[in-house]
Amino acid sequence: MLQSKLFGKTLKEPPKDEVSINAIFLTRGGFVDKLTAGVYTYLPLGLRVLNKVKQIVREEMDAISGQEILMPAIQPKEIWQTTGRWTDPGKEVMFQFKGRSDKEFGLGWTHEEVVTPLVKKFVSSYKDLPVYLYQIQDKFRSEPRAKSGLMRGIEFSMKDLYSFHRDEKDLAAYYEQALAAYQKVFSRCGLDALITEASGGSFSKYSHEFQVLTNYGEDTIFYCPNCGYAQNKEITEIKAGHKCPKCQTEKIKEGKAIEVGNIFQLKTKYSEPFKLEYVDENGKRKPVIMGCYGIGPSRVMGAVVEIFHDDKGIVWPESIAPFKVHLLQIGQDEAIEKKAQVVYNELLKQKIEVLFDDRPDATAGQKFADADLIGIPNRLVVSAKTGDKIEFKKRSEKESVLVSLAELVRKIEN
RNA sequence: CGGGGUGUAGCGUAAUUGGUUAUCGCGCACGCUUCGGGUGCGUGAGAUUCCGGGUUCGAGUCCCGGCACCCCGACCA
Repeated sequence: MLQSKLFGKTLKEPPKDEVSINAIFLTRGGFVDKLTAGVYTYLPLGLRVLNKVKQIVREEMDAISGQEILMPAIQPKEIWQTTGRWTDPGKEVMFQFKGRSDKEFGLGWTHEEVVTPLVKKFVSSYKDLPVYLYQIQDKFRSEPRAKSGLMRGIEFSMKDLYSFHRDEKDLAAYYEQALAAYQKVFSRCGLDALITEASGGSFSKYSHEFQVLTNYGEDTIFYCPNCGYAQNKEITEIKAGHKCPKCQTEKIKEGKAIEVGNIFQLKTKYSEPFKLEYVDENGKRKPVIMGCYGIGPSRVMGAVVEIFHDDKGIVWPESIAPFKVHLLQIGQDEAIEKKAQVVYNELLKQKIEVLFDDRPDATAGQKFADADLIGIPNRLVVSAKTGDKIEFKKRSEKESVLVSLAELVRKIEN
């Protein structure tokens, strides 16, 4: 991609009033644009990041036999009345409105009311179970206070997976698989997520949150720095300073954290109101046992920025960076231009994602500052100074090295 | 929903007790300059001062009402 053609521009100054790191850097870097509080446009750069997070999620959900579907955001009132959630908490969290003929609708803020009747249409026997369905879709929640950039929106990206089982044992086994898959998702995104025991809220008593320690977190958790055992403050019985009840070695610490994922054992909470049942080997009707599993890709993106940045800008982990390589051409004479073009073409040939700063009017200082701000993990410079070679520097490091084109391709591939 | 803060050009801002044609920087356009850390100089375009009402000879500035954004709290499957 040629930077001269890239839609969006970097900003020298942070947007007024904005305090959260992710809002400041994502806006300044030209990743997102705020339309109104809690509602963002993803510009080309930002969409690439978001899509990479989604793709990692997708791969890990597929790996635990998830099948991707896409459910509607617009949902009729009736399905929500079945569970009573049209009024509680629907009146509070749901955007509700009327269509033609006064038919009432709401925007989806979770999808149990859609997925449960859906599964009922196709599942009738124990032979049809288990089923694992997921989607990646924007959720809408009328939050009392949208804030902190991507951290809490009223429209935000979410992956929700729903599992359907014949008994609790099968659910418990899958729950463990999902837990492991979630850890993989977050570690692939560069995040160290603590599996945190939490209240199930209105869902159930059995839930785990995936919490990433950061000062900008909204939750407070107590955790063990040694074994990673953690509990949300809302339910905790453990206290800071006490020995970890699990490993008995370290003292429990208190910290701010952001919730990037949450998994629940729903059991029959939704299968019962919708009468989702199956017939077992003995011809007996039984309720289907359910679980649900959520990850917020947009919140993951925000959390990554909160954690991976310095005073100059973002430092993306390779796995979700908008591009793998940022190639800067410093100087405008023909020889340099030619050389940069050769490097660019070679990278494209090697199928390495590259953003080429070919802007003729930008000075060296501007290009370096923008590269730091945007935070692509590998920076290449071609200039009069680099001679036959190319300067290579990681965003996360200070030192640069001069390498040949061939060495370079190897270095980036590793 | 309670508390606090802020609304002036695409972005960031200045404007005395209410007083001329609303300031400066960034960005943008043009010219020169410069070319390894937001280079320097010049010229130019760009504004319903959040919206509505009021006071006044005169309102960005004062008063009333509303809206939006940010922060704290409440809330948060």
